[in-house]
Amino acid sequence: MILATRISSPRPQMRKEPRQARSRATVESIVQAGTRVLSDRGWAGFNTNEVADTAGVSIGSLYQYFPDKEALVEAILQRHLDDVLAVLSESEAGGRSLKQLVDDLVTGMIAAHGVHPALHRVLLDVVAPHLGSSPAQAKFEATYLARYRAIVAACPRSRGKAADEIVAQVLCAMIEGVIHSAARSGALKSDELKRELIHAAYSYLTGGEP
Amino acid sequence: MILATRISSPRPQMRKEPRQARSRATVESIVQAGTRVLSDRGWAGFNTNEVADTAGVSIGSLYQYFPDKEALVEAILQRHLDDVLAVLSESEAGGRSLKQLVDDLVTGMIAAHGVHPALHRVLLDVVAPHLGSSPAQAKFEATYLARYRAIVAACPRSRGKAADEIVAQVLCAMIEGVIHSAARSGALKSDELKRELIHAAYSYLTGGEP
Amino acid sequence: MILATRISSPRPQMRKEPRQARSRATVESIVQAGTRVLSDRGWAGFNTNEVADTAGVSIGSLYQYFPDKEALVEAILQRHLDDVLAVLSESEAGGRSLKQLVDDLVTGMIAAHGVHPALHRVLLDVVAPHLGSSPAQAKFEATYLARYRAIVAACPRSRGKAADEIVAQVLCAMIEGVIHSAARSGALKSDELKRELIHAAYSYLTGGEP
Amino acid sequence: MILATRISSPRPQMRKEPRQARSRATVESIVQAGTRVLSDRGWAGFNTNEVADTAGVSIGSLYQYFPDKEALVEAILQRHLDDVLAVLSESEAGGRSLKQLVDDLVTGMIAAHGVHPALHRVLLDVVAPHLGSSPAQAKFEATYLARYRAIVAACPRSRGKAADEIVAQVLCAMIEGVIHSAARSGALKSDELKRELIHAAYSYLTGGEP
DNA sequence: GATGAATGAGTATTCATTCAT
DNA sequence: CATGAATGAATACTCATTCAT
Repeated sequence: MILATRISSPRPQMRKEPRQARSRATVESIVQAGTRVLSDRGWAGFNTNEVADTAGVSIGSLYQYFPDKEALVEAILQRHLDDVLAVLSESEAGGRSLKQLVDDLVTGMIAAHGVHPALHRVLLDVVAPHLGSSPAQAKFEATYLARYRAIVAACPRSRGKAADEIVAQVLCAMIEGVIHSAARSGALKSDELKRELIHAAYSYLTGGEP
Repeated sequence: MILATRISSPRPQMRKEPRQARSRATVESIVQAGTRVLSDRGWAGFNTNEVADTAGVSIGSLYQYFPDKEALVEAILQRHLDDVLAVLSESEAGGRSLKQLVDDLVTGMIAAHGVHPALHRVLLDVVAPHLGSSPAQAKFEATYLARYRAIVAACPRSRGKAADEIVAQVLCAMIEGVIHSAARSGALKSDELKRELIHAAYSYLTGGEP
Repeated sequence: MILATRISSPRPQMRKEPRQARSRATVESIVQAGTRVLSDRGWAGFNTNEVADTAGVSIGSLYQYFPDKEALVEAILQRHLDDVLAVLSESEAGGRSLKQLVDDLVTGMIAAHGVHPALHRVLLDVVAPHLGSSPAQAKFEATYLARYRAIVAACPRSRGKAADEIVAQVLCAMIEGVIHSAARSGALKSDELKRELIHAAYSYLTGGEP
Repeated sequence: MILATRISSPRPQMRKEPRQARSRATVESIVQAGTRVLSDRGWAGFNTNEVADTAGVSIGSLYQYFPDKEALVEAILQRHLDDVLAVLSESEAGGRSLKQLVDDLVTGMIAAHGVHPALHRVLLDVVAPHLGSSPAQAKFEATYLARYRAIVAACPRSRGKAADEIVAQVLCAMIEGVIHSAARSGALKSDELKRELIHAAYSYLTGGEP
């Protein structure tokens, strides 16, 4: 199992850029099949032969475009992170009040995790720790945190720069924690949960020194 | 891979109860070796031959006491959950004020996760989802949530029963989220983080309706 | 050992149908090698690695076509039963007199057991009892017994339906018993034996009430 | 698996003769447990640890008396053959007419196979072929065939010596075949079967030249 | 003698990856 | 380029047998 060892040396993400329409369609179907298999069967049931079968493509074709299993997983991760960012950015047009910002953020995050909850958990909990942080993840984290920082910055409570950074991380972690937990228990769409989460985040940002 | 399918039928945790001192030592060394391997190499690198080697024991001895790989993992999980509960309970003697309760809880949770951070993440993120909730986990979760419920109950804000349950879950999820995130980034021992987490939890519990 | 427990649920006989000429040759060589190993080394010496080696094929190739050891054994059994039926049917064009029918049957049965005596014994004595009666066996037994029933029906001695059934079974068992015994002692090709067996069968069918 | 290869060199059947009462009891319980396991679980489920467990004896004790698995199996076989001979000899006091002799023989054979039908089949079909013909088997076969020869000799039909030998073997094989088949289908106690078998044997012995 | 803990060679099976067609 | 047959290192698990206590 290659993923057992962290590989830090830069590998080509793709063996060969798909130039023609047919090639692009093949790659597309492979990534989608991989997404489906990973989501349905979990990491333990994810193997390249199964993915090729599901994609209706020969195993040889899969390896034509992805040098190894890891590259495939990375592509799946990349694609998913892009999807999540896209969903997230849709909630960014919101108002200016802190209350509004928090509401929009939580709404966006919940929507983002609704894309593919099972996949998200597998990718983030199981796959990501094995992958040396890829550019995909770096960009994702950056965009992600920027949003949090913007909110913290919009928060009137006086704090130093360093403190702000920590607050952003705590805010991020607590929102993610609650949403992941809700995803696990299937309560992701509960309005009550959303209200509580917004309340928790807002309280944290505005709560006076205890 | 056995873990790929949820097995709900109760299997015997151990094939044979170790009676003599020597065999108890063997089982002990197997569980410890398993813990070490799982923690160091992750789930993908966890295999019974490696564990037996690490324990300095033959593969046959491992299977004399554990009917299969899954049973070994369960024993490791069991043992870890017991450790965490033990650490957690040490922080329970605390005061009566809500502030004190929250402080003790966060202190205990941070300490609990300091036991074996890497192991904890593998067990909870990767292993647990595959295991049909074992008695070990059930007891653990119960004890866990009881603590949270006690705090929510001690909180003056008026809420219905159902609401209390949700608040307990959100509180639990946010604390876990922050601590796991900190464990990942190695910031688990930061005092600043602890302060922020306590602040967040306390604010959530006492924050007025926005 | 999978064969220790009767498995009644229908499994796919083959994991993948061999399409190309090359793969058909591979499957063929695997089945033949399996036949050879089972015949030469007996059930205890029959293992998939040995079969793959003998076939000059990698172990992976074996499992590409047969989901497990049991399926391979079933294929070998199937093939052998087909061979036996084929040999048996060659003796069916015989005359109309009872004497002729019995002669043809015994001739056919001896020829059938000459195909692969050692294999036949292993398959019937050791393997078959473990396999939940497969379609292959069902068809085989049916064809087998039909032949016996036809003979009993052609026998003038008056008997009820139920009695006929028992006579067919006794006739079948006694012929099989003698032939198996002869196979064990290597006397299968003795003309004297054949004469005696025919005599025994004919006497049984025509003997008056004692 | 030792039984996979025929061992022709004479081994000591027992490592150590049990002298004291306790030792004899231990050996007795081991052989009985082995008989039970072989009969219930079949050859595939027969292993020395299981036998020792069933006997309520440590695996070490088993190997104190039996040098290896094969010796144990041989002892079980020996014991069973003795039992069968004992049952068989009870039917030997019969009358003088051929009809009476045949009746007694069939009665005795059916009774003998009723001792432990499942065990008998496993021992004779699976185990015996692996064992180089032991003294136990030799004596058994001799006694067995003697009975058949006596009957053939009592039969008035004129035949040469060599012919008589073949008749005895065919008679033996056909009776065994029918009884084994009946044991398989659970019809061993059917009176109708017994009558047919006697009829078949008698017809064979008295049938005129066809 | 008796015990049962320990051993390890052996066996079934999977799956990432290659390469001839 | 696409195919899918073939590979084999890796891994879970069994069971006959030994030997220290």
